[in-house]
Amino acid sequence: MTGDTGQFEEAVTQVIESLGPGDVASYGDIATEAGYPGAARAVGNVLRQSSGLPWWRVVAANGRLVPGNEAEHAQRLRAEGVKVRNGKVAVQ
DNA sequence: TATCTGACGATAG
DNA sequence: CCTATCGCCAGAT
Repeated sequence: MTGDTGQFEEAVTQVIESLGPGDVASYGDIATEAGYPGAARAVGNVLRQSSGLPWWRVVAANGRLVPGNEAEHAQRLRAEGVKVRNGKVAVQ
């Protein structure tokens, strides 16, 4: 822990893993929770290449779903109890 | 060290 | 609703 590299993805992974069913958070939220406020982009990069993580529980700040996977993303969220509206997370 | 990329965020038009 | 631009950050080359 004395300046280890890759700490970022580790922290981000842990935060995402800590999310429960029906729990959705935005990239910026994940970055902040991980201890890297403002690193929303880096979070997206980790999620996009990392496998085994509940990426579907992560959405954009405006509730937008993942581009290119909106169909599957919406389907997964619906399966977890999260409602999706027009390619966006139902804030309701 | 410099440059580019990207599943971001916000604002503006 | 969509595109454009700026700012932000970590990782890859």
